[in-house]
Amino acid sequence: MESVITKKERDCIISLHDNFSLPVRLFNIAEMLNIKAPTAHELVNRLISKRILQKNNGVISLTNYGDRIYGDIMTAHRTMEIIFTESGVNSDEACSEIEKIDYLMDKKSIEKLLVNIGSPEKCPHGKPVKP
Amino acid sequence: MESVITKKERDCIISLHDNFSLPVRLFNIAEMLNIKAPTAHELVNRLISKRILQKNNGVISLTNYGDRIYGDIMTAHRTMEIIFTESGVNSDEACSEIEKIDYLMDKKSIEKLLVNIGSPEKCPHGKPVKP
DNA sequence: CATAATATTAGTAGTATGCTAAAATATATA
DNA sequence: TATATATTTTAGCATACTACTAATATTATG
Repeated sequence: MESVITKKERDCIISLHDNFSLPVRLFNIAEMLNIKAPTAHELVNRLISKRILQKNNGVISLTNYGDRIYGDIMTAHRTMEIIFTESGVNSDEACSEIEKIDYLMDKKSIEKLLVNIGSPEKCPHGKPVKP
Repeated sequence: MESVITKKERDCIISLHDNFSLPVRLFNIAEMLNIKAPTAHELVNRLISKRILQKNNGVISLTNYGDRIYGDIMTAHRTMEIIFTESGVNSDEACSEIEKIDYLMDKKSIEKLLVNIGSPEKCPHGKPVKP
């Protein structure tokens, strides 16, 4: 059941969740990720076959499983963001560096890091650590 | 001049440096990385074209540049290892999880993390943070 | 219905990873 | 030195991922 995803797949999951309240269609994803429609089509199909995304009448959304993956990535991201900024790394810098690794990090280890820094509710940007 | 490397390339760099005192040849690398000779050949050639490895009479070694990359990876690895274990993550577990990300981490951020934890000389395994 | 907007398919390409089989080179040993 | 063994390299093939253009199909909208 382990989900091995790529950086592009990660970006797709995050922007699908974050950048829209309205229904998201393929061309929106292509736009958000700055790729052409056929490339987005491939990417989305890969994520659908991994049961992370689903499509209904052209509207693409996260499955429950995908939503859990999103949460895990964000928790890892924000936990690391707190650790980085507390060490003096600029928060934007921290954010862009952590994007490279958040989707690869172990959930259990992140949980321990989070407890160790006092289980804060929010990251430096004011967003919830556990979305 | 930024070095973008892959996980396999990272593993090659690390095992080349660590697992041998004797001259390392292609078949040693294939053995260490558990891949066949032609695959190792490709990998090594890629790293040679990136000026990370060099070959003299069949003996493969890190260039000065490659050695710097090795050092950066190990510093990132051990810095994170300290942070993880101080949060209660088992050190072997920490090690295997950090292998997935150490080669992707930003040098400047790592430097700040390291200062923040008191610039220790050694990691939980007793190895120098700055090799 | 016709036009516009979206989605999909087909075809191509590059990088990274991996393999087997065969050929070429070295290195040892008899 | 000649043969045998070890090692390297080439060739050919395959898969996953990312990405494109051009063309076709589908779905909305006027």
